[in-house]
Amino acid sequence: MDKKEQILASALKLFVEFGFHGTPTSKIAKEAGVSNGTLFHYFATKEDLIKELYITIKNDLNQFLFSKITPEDGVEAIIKKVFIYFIYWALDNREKNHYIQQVLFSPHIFQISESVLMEQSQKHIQLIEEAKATKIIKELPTDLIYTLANSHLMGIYNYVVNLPPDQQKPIIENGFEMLWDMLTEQK
Amino acid sequence: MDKKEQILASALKLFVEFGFHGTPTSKIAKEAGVSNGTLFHYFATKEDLIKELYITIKNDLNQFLFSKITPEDGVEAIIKKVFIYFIYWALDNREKNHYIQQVLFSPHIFQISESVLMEQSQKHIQLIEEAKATKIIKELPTDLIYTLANSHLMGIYNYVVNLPPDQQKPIIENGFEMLWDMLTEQK
DNA sequence: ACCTTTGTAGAGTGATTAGTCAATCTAGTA
DNA sequence: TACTAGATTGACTAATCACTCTACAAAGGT
Repeated sequence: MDKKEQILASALKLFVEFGFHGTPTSKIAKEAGVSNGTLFHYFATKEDLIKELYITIKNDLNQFLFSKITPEDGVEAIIKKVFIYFIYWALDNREKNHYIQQVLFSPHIFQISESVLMEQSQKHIQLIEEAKATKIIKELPTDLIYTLANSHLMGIYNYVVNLPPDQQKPIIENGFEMLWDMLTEQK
Repeated sequence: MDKKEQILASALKLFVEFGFHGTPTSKIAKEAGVSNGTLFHYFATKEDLIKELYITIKNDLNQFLFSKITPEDGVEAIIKKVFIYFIYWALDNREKNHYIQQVLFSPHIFQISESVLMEQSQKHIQLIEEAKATKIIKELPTDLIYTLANSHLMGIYNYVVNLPPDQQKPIIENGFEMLWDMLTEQK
């Protein structure tokens, strides 16, 4: 792992444990095994480090999610995969998931440009529009569906994260069904 | 408003806008119109201020929610009221709601004693158990229901917060129905 | 009137921090 | 070999911050 990645990895660990305030750049550099100067060679400011870490993680996540899709998958299968694999990713990358939420409810989120944030949700939004177009899911505002799906996802995650691994799968599967039932028409 | 309340109000405003790190105690004192010393007369440490602000807001919220219940309300009516009025409270107290979330995803949450946190969710948990006992809602783990309801609530809030006020009501009402359908048995 | 407690002020302090800078190292290229 | 550009170091600095301390004022009890 090169120095830049090392710095990002150390920053992630420390930010999640001690918060942005609680982690001086000097500790990040130390943990990463590099000098103070090197940190500022790669990241002009601490704020830049926070931002870049966020964007890196989000991109990794999206790449992972969409790598699970195969061409023959229908819209429903894709949505289900995105849902399920997000939770497995979050369980395997708890710090990263926590960090994303941490940034989301901090003033740092406003430092990240609107266009970057949009870019990351674009594919998910597209999926929803597609599902709406093919009449699979209800005619609700796309943003509402997106928000509800996200919230539900986090709800399931928050519950299963405290469960022993062998009990997680049925809850996750059932969790998706609950969301799906909510979003599809019921007679 | 006495000085202590003034300090809490100023802290809320500044913490939400600039984060915990971004707001020095000196700025809080200035904004509140008191001296540095006065702030530390009421709150031994900055951390104490952060904690007490959290607990105060949570208690206010709970008091508000349960003040809306009348004795003749059944379990379903109570749950609906708690749901609906939470959203209205959050819309009327955006900073307070944002602050709660901010603390939740920060290391400061670990500084708040387990018993205080439990006490605040106790009534909500009781409500769910009651609803389960009377067979109104599905037989799922109480914690799971609690988490899902919370998530759904925040999802609806996140959507309506960007809507003009006259369009909020139908979404909120419908939002509750979606959750209720999800938690009650479907044939 | 006297004393005690509590509230308030604001200058002061020691520690910490983000970011700088000049110097050295490394690797690629000609 | 000589040159260059980027990488790396770590001591240094200017600023900031949480918190202290001393002094004084207000309130209230006896």
